[in-house]
Amino acid sequence: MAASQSVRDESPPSQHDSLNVSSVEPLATRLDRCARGTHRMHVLGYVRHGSVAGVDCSRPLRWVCRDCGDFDIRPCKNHRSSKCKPCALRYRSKVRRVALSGINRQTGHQYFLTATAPSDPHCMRPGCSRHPGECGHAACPCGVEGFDLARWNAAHSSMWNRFRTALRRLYPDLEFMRGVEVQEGDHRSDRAGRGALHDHAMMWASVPIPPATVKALLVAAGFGHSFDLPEVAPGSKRAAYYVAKYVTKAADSRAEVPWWGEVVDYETGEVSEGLVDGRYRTWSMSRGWGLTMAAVEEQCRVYARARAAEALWLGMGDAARSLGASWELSDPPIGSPPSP
DNA sequence: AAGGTATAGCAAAGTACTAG
DNA sequence: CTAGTACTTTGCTATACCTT
Repeated sequence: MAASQSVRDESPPSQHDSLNVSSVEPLATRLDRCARGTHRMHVLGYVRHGSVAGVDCSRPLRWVCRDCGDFDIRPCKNHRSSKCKPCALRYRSKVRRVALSGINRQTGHQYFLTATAPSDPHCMRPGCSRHPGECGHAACPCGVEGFDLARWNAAHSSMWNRFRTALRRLYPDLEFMRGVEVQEGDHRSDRAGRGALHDHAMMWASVPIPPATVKALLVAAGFGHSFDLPEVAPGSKRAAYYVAKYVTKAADSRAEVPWWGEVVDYETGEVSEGLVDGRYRTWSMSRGWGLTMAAVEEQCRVYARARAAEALWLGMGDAARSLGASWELSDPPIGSPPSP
């Protein structure tokens, strides 16, 4: 590997632009920029035979500078553990950091909401598995005749939006962070994983939120009647870890989630509707929850630069550069934000 | 020449707010 | 309560380039 540190441009040009730039910009200018540590890196492809010492990734990538030929090995940063376990784990830890950034409110009330999808018509009486028309019990309002899971999944985000808007109307200072779980068969009596989206949301409000209110708003928004809303202690990390765990799991489950969307026939150009892979976001949060993902990534970069600089100062030389690359992806210590 | 790669750029999802 | 809209953030895909 080359000795200089590879740093991407502040506002990188598109691939088209970058080629045009290199064809009109004098070589001396480009090399000068490289000498100052700002390369125009692009991907060559995967490193053959997988892993590389010092880069914690199953499928590391080779990068090269368009101008000076400096090259670098970087992790793939994939969110799916089926593709790259180390990178998915790092992403999970960043999501966890976002989640943890909002749990330390010392006043108010914190909850951990689980919201589920509705299903075919069912009766209100616990334990009764017959159709409400047959058993004579009252029908649950969340039951939908001819329930279409693919359409429900595709409409799930707007239902969450409706629920969130309604709840915020009642609790204006509400803050939340929500992760998506794909329903598996493990907890169902028929063991059939139907691929319905569930929401797990950490929620905070200055005043108590009655479960009955949440249930009514959930059902009104289109969710199922089955939900959970335990109050959790301020600073409790369990819910944050839970949400982060399901985010990476959900990122890996898109193909198993029935989704109704537009399908393009590339032969004829015709656009029709049909079943497609899930197009959901794996997590979201209110703006006031805590740190954003961009802020967490910036923290990691600052931490990496500080540690790499420290290593250089200690005389570790070239080793500092590769260490900097791996540190960029690692977590700075929680509670002691690094100084630039 | 075909196949395979991840990114840059953009589209879509999601949040927050306002007006009717 | 819904629709409209501006804005932020995440996820998808056309692209250029390398390997076979």
